[in-house]
Amino acid sequence: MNIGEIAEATGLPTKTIRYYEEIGLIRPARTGNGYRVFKKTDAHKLHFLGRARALGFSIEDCRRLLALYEDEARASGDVKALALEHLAQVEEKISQLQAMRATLSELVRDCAGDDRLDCPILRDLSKG
Amino acid sequence: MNIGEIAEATGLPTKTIRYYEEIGLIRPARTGNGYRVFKKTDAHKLHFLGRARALGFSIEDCRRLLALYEDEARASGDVKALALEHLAQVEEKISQLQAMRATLSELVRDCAGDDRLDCPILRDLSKG
DNA sequence: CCTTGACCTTCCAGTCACTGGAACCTTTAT
DNA sequence: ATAAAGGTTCCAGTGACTGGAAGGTCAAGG
Repeated sequence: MNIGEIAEATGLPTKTIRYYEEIGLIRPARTGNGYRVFKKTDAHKLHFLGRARALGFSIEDCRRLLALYEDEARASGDVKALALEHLAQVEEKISQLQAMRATLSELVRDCAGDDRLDCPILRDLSKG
Repeated sequence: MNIGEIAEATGLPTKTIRYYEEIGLIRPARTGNGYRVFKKTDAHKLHFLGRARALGFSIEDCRRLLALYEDEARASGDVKALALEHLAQVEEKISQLQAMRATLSELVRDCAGDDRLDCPILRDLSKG
């Protein structure tokens, strides 16, 4: 499989796939003309990466997850610890965004949104 | 006020304040020795920026908000439009994160997290 | 055989909003 | 006189790509 086909198959942009090779997440073989060749294991890894990224894992987390995935002696506890830590970060982020949303909603609600000068949003942003 | 004092007063790191000057959000005066001098208007602007950033507005949004804030002929509708757009993005982000959280929670719940090899998290990540 | 177009390659620069660090200057206190 | 605590500039790095330029390769059509 060439890079275009694997991109199609995994839904990842070719740029991203090259990038993943550059940072050592995958190691596709090469043909005589220099083209990358993706085998089943590569396809599998890329799929894995796409899924992990979609769940918000960082690239470094993905690297660890991939290592665990390939580790014959892994313990599921290690994976779970990683996932739990990530989950905590996701929840933290959600809280922050919800706080923002709450404030923004209030401000938007209170703003007339017409052509008058007075604006509660600006008033709030500038208030000491 | 020197940069350190204003940093203290606004809660923004000096690095950030210098950066805001570099990208043209503020224009503090300078004394003979090259030190920046922050007047009340600068302090006010920095406060405004800190607050807007805390609400998740991008730097470019902040630039626009600041311009509106200083615009004698602004319409509150313009501010509201900006805030609404941002609010929509925040909500979109929240949804995405909540979806991640849901999946992650399930995976974590199903994973024994012991020293056994089998791991539902890895299984899920690798499944077609 | 030539061309066209769709592939593929590498490399460099840009994104966003800072952040860290080096090298150096100024002010203040001892 | 010196040392600490402030200030200055400039350069590089972050994360995870993304865009674009310049060029090599391959299959099909005329």
